[in-house]
Amino acid sequence: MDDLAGVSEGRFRATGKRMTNQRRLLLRILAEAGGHMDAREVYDRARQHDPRLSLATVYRTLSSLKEAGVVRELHLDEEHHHYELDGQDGHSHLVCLGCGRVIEVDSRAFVDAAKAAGEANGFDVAGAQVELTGHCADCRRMETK
Amino acid sequence: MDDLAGVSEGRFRATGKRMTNQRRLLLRILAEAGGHMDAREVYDRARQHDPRLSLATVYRTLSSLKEAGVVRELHLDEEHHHYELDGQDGHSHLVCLGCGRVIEVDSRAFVDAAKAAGEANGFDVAGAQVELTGHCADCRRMETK
DNA sequence: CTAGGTGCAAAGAGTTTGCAGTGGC
DNA sequence: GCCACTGCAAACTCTTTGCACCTAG
Repeated sequence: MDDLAGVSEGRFRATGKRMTNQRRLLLRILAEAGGHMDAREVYDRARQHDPRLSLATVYRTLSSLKEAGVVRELHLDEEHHHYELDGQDGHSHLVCLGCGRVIEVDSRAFVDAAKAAGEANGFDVAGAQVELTGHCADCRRMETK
Repeated sequence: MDDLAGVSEGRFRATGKRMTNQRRLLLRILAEAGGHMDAREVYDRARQHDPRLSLATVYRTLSSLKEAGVVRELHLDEEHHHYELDGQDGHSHLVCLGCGRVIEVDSRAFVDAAKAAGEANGFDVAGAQVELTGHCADCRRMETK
């Protein structure tokens, strides 16, 4: 897991796209963050390093990275998207309906099962996203009162 | 599976909300469609029966139905949401990146596994949504050429 | 009767696009 | 040097909201 940004850059270039300073910056930010971020968060952090960067570029870059298979786009239980580097790990998201917190859990086992199910239907499965909604331990305690 | 609309109406009333003609109509449309629809589709179909219905009401109603646990909100690989009646079945969605088609597959088995994983983290899992992205049989054939 | 629901129009959030200028390869 | 990429601002899509009127319970 060392230099995820560098590995991702390699994968990105392999698709024939150009590597610009802006793209390298966004890649680094995603790698440092580790988890999922939305476009706004990426933009805000990036501006601290390059104040001239535009939000449009963030969107265009994220979309480009997504096409290249370097970034995954998540549809958590919110109005906007989240993105994260695809380190081909296999974790899923637990979204708490109470506090909105998102917890990441390992999910290799059932993601594999899900892929098998897809393939049984003639589907070549590229990615799997499992989203569980419910209430986290803290919120359950609150509601029990 | 008979009269899903009626059953849903009962569950909805049980939450103390009022049942209006508009809501009954939308419930019926969702039940007849069977699968997932977006707000626009619901609106368009509903207008054929009640031309005065407003899009705002569709959104407010869907949100109300969602709160009541009668409708599930799906985040497929698109910009907008989809909704479907929660017949507590347990199917998941395969989204084709080529043609955009969405195929439904039975997924009880791995959804249960996912729930268990959530619960191991102190999470009370209310709903699970599994989304697989990839390429359907038709699109694979096209690309092979 | 009266709180909750509705229609309409206007606002809001998130995201995309047209265009002229810039910089990777 | 060419063409993909960028910044800026305007446009677009989906969704929510304020307000006056209406209707289910």
